[in-house]
Amino acid sequence: MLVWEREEPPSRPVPAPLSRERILGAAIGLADVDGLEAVSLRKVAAVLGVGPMRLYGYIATKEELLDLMVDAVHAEIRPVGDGWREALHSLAETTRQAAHRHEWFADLIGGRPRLGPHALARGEAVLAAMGDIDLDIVVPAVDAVDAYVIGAVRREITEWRAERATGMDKRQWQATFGPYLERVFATGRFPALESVVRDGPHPDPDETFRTGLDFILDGIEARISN
Amino acid sequence: MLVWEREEPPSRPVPAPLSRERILGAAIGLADVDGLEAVSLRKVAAVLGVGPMRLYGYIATKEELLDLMVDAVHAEIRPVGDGWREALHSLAETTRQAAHRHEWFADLIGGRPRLGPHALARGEAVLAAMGDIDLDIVVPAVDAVDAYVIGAVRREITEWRAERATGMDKRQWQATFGPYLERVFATGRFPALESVVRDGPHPDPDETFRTGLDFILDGIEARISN
DNA sequence: GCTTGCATCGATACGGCGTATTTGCCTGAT
DNA sequence: ATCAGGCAAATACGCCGTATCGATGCAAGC
Repeated sequence: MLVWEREEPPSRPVPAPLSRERILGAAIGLADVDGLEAVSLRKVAAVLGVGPMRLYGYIATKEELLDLMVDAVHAEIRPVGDGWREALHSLAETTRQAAHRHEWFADLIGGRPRLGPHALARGEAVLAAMGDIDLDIVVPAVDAVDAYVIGAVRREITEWRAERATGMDKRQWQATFGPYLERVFATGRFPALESVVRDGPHPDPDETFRTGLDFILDGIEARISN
Repeated sequence: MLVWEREEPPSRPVPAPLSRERILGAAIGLADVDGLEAVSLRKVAAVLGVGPMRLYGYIATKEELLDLMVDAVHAEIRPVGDGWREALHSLAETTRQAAHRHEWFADLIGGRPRLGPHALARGEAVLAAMGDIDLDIVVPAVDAVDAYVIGAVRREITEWRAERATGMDKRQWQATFGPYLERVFATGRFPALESVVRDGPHPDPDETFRTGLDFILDGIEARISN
């Protein structure tokens, strides 16, 4: 009768081997759920069921992990459609959507120089979608749209967090900040601001984003067909 | 003969009393010199020659200190000149200059919801300088310029830091990243990127910033005089 | 088959952080 | 003289990124 020489532990099956990808996935999962400040090497390691020091076999530093996270989001950003205007428009919109899926992206975007493979692939796709317009226009145009999207997304998510922090919806928010603004306006030092808050437009975030983007695209179009 | 009843300690004269302003000044000084990550409550307190806990008599939390820092920079940002276009242009330029004076501002801008008195005053000055254009245009226009400036400044300072981190000047930087880019391009997966890097324009930061800003201002102008 | 070297992984350790809590002192009132 | 209260300082706690060390298990040599 044969004896089995290597018994497989039945209760805990072989854990998937650690890898850069698994670490990255755990970090993104933590950030999606609990925000960027919940991403610590200790917590990431805990999610993966290993000690914190194990991670250093796959990443050199926490900064590198954050770079990987940013690059991973770039994989979700691609221009679609025909023509330069549609390309830039969809570039902006898909970036914004990616930031909505990963709020922490707004904290990191524009603040990290590293060009990972997905960021490069995004850049390549954007340039390819711009057609054969003069590079002297394409480069500044893409840069301008990128800059706008970075700022717009940052502001939007920051504001959304602030609203969420006080009460849930916009009604709650107005009830909270209303008195503060009333007191500020009562000083009479901000008449123009006061009139804007009272009588100005209060567009929703989608419209605000699109309007600003259209300004840029119109400005670019004027330059292209000068 | 009279005796003096309270002798002044001569070696250590009465230290200036602690205050929100002195704390804020120390924090900004640290950040200007050593970057935002050098701003810790312990170090700020050390600069002021007090224990860390003393600060909590003047600020509630480190976050509040960061809010104060951001608001302080807003005091340096004002539109100048006549007409809406000059107002928005100078708003963008003075913001960029403030970020050059305080690099850490680029790390915080757009990521902090709090409206301090100087931020409100800046907003008031901008609106006042916009003249009597329809609010339905002024509000999106200012928002768009703000968003663009946030992103542009962030990218510019991030890139500048990356260059400074490797070697000092641009020549050094190309020598460092050149081989990496060569290897990436050698894969043939990024032909459009490659042609841009090889044949595309390489404008200086000032020009890049102005070009993107002009796109937006042109787009706004088209909307105003539709 | 036993030992020895090495590589690998876990645990521990260090210095720093934001901040809560405790301790000690100084002042002014009783 | 005693005590109470307030304030500054010191200490402490839990967390962080990461350096270092110790144990463990496996491969190669005798």
